[in-house]
Amino acid sequence: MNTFRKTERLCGRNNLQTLYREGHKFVVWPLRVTWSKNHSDPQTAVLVWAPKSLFKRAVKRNLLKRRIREAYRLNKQTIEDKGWHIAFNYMDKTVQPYAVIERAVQKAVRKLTQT
RNA sequence: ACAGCGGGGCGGCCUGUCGCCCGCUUCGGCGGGAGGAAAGUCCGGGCAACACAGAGCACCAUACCGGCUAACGGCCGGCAGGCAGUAAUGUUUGGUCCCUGGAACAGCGACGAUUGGCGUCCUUCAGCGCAGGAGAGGCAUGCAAGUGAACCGCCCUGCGUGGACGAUGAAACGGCUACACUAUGGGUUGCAAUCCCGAGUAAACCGGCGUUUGAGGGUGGCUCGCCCGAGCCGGAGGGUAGGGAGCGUAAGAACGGCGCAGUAAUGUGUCCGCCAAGAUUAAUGACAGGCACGCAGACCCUGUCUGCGCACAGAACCCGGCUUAUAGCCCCGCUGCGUUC
RNA sequence: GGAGAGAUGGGUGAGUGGCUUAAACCAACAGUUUGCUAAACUGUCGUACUCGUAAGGGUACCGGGGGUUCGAAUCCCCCUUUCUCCG
Repeated sequence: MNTFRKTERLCGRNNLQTLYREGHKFVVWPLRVTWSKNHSDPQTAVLVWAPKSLFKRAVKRNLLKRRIREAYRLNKQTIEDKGWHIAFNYMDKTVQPYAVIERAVQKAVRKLTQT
């Protein structure tokens, strides 16, 4: 099913510090993807954010996070049960439409599957 | 009609597919899910902790008159002055005292000042100052004749110093303001408050002070008072980064009608209706289609088609205000100088 | 979420109602010095508009916009923006 529940979200201070200190990263415009493998929990967990320094208004940050989450929800089947930790963060200064973001997420998922 | 002034309101709707958060569940499902500003955090409260917060001083805020409110620096009504506008109306100021303080650049001045400085004109006797000119004297130099850039006084000319007018300057229909005074209000910190559960480490080490002759803390800007009180402070180091309550209310400083009181803000009722998001890397969305609305264009012109647009913005303990952002539209009242019919 | 602090020439940074000569330091530029350079010393040094042939002068600007005042970098209000603190 194309769901996106609480267990699929990456949270906790230690998890985030570990991911950003030791994880690998690459860029698929307009997203930067940080990832790490070999975790005990088979559920893949995802973090999504847009920086406040690029978007002052909370409405725009929320909109981008919703679009990225939606794109991930519809394209996650191949990596759902691998137990990875993935972080998507938005990098562009302008708000891109959903189609652009979905293409970026699809590309990122393909790239993660190949590595 | 048009233009303007004031007040109030709305802030899209429907369908399909795939999803998110919360509650209930007979596990099939069912119900609920952003705003007028949720924003800024500028005021005022509730609530919580410190003693269910006490006294004095200091400090801060407010300041025409009256009313409303849980409270306010908010709101309503009224008074007087200034400014803008034809007008509707908007905007701004408003306690007391100074005989007892100050009043910038120099002096004066509410014990009532008007000067100096600036501009123009008049006068120019004497003195003084500045600038320029002229030669002879002093003086310098040289044995002397002579020479003289500079120095001293004399002489001449011009300007200023004097007078009048004007403008400037906050300036006589009586300027401005600190401190002070008077009245009223304010204890401090804020839900990361505060309380509980769980996990883990170091009840160890070094130095200082102290145990009823009281260290230290509650306690904040100070003093007092009150309470707690056997540990406290510094150094060097170690551990944690989770969860729950507060926090989503079965009731309220609720909200919407209607009636009544009041010019109004607002208050009130054996009346009627209505019952509400609760996340914590943080839900309320994505895509597609249709309708409505606005603008522009075209045409077979009282309607259809095409294109574009549809704002500002996202709850985080909860209320009452203020301020700021806001596409497009609706309703009510008022005004019109030299708008139009 | 809550509580605070700041923004002044190219940089750092004083000034807290009275022509600020917009102090002072650094950087920059010119000169002196040196065979050359550094150091040292002396001087100049923001932007815009405007008057003047020129030397030089005037006005405005202290993040932006309003207000109070005779007068605002300074006091009050709003906006923009940067930073700090909390369990």
